Amino acid sequence: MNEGSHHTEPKRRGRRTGGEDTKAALLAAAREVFVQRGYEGATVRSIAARAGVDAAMVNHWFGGKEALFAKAVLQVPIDPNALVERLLDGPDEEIGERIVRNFIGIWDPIGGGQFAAMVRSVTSHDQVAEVLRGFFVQTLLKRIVTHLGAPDGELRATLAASQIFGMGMVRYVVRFEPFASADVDTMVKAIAPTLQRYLTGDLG
Amino acid sequence: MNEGSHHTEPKRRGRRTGGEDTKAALLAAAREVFVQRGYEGATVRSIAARAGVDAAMVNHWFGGKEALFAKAVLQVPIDPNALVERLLDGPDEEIGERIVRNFIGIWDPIGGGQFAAMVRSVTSHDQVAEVLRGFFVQTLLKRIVTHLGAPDGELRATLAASQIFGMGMVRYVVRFEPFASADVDTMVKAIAPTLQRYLTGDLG
DNA sequence: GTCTATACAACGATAGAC
DNA sequence: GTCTATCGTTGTATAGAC
Repeated sequence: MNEGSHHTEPKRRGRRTGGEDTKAALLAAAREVFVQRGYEGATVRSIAARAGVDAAMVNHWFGGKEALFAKAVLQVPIDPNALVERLLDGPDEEIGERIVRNFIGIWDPIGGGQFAAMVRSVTSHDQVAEVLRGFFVQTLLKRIVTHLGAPDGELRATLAASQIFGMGMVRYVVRFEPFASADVDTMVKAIAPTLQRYLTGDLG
Repeated sequence: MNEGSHHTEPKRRGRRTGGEDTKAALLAAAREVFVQRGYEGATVRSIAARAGVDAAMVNHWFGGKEALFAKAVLQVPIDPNALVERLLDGPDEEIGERIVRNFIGIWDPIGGGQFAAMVRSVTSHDQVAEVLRGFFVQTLLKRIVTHLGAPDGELRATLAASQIFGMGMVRYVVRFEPFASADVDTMVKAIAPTLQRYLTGDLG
């Protein structure tokens, strides 16, 4: 991979900085291998080999296998602000539907592996649960319930979180059928009313 | 531990069979260490040490670390038949409430660690997801929807599973507050209607 | 049959050479 | 900044003691 050793200048050989390249290559390779083979199935050596660098680079750039895992797996391609905007853009009575459509729209293309890897990291490291709480509850759901203005905002946000997490678990991790393969409209019809009630409805 | 060795015959000394004792001690120790330190944090040697036996006994009695993990962690103290009976014992309109009360009644005393360990094992080994599907959907939910007699039984069962899994995730794994500490009545008022609709209501 | 002792390949991590 | 050599530990297989 990183050979390129024929050169004209005797002072500099092969790739020059490599630093950011190595880091990015490791991240990409790690995401693939972790999702494909799981945490302990993905060895540092195999990740480094796929990235075309030495295994010691994992420690050098990320501090260890675990830190690389967190960096590679928790990085999902969503912009929180844009997502909140999309969720709030429309009538309040349809926010449940928008949540379901956006959730599936984001995770279905990525595939179940990365969601499972994320869940797995939550069960392994309490620290990851904190990060996830910050993002999921504070950044997303709390801004939504604040906008909706219903009382008991925290309870409503976490209730919605429970149905959203459960949706991901059954669809991407344990893959119960027909839930796992149901089309978006079926999911919306079934689950959107639940989220709608949790966020804006009467909780008894 | 497994002493009980006083006898009259001079030929045999110390513990005699030990077999079942060793097995049970390993199971108990494994449950503790796995829940406390996670899968790869729990070494075979540490489990064996806590059980007071040799590390090779894990292979001898269970065939390996993974098999011991499955036996120790997936073994929850519930009798499926009794549970189904309890869930079906009462008016159909209150089955959602009975599910919530039984779920919390079972898992709250056990603690979040074992639920997290179970979820974690699902994300690691596809084989575990199969076992879980067999128990959760086939043994429990399918018998319930069959009894209730609503159409689309499989979809209803997996929808209910999504809310039940989500409840466990938020309450025991990521521990979002106030959900994680909410009393049973609050949980029932919020979540039972969801399960009731999934199992017996109108899905649109 | 039940258990102990030992050996081995593979792992994550580290120190230090280029 | 990058890599090589190496260390301690892991899961497991094997041989043999009771």
